[in-house]
Amino acid sequence: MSDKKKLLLFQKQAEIAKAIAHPLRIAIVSFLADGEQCVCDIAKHVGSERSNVSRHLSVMVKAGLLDFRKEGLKVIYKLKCVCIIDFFSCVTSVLKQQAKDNQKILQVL
Amino acid sequence: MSDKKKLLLFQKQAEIAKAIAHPLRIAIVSFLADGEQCVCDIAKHVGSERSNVSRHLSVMVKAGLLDFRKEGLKVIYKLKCVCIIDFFSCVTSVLKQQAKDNQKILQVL
DNA sequence: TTACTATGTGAGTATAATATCACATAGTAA
DNA sequence: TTACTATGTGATATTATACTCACATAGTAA
Repeated sequence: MSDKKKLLLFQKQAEIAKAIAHPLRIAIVSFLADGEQCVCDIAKHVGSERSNVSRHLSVMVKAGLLDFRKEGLKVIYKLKCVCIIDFFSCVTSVLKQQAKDNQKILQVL
Repeated sequence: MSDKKKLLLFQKQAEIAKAIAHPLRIAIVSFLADGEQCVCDIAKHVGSERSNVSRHLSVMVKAGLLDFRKEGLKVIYKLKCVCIIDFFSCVTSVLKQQAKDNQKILQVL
């Protein structure tokens, strides 16, 4: 791959990573992993203001992580690609590694 | 899991995601996937200032993504956990989905 | 010692991300 | 029509990130 193409790819990848990289957005994704939900219920579940949740949702839609459809007054959001959940297993292995390292340090003290 | 524990987990996960979520850092991780490298060579490869690269590296070390060791004057960085590369396959499937969607739109025009 | 190289970091600036409030829109129901 | 509900968005303030420059440190080599 050419350097220019690589640069473009890295930028796209970073955009997607950024779209997940927020505690509230991770909470939302993890909630939506169990099935589609409306903004109202998402806001209740993650315990944040609706307007704020709405903004975070639009960030993820823009990044291609979520999809939505309107149903009467409600707007129902869902994961566009279940593969996003793979992301968690990746991150979890990093966290497990960190936990192991901390244990090692504790044993030395 | 309790809500408090979940919140803490989401924060930790977000920290790790943030540490990857930058074009330059993705370029670095992708370079280190081929093997460990010193700051100087990383900077050359990604085409950015050494001081800037040094900062990005320390961000990733802090997040537990990278490890380093000193060898004379040089500081050699490497991926702490190869599982980070799994992250790319996750992100790539989102990008592929986006590409498919764009194709659909083009066909309609 | 001196000169050089690789690296990290403080200071300053510029830019981007986040949360909140108030309001606008649009569908629902009486 | 009016009243209500779910949602999105502009404006704003706050905070976090990113980049550059200059300098400090520490190892190397003559």
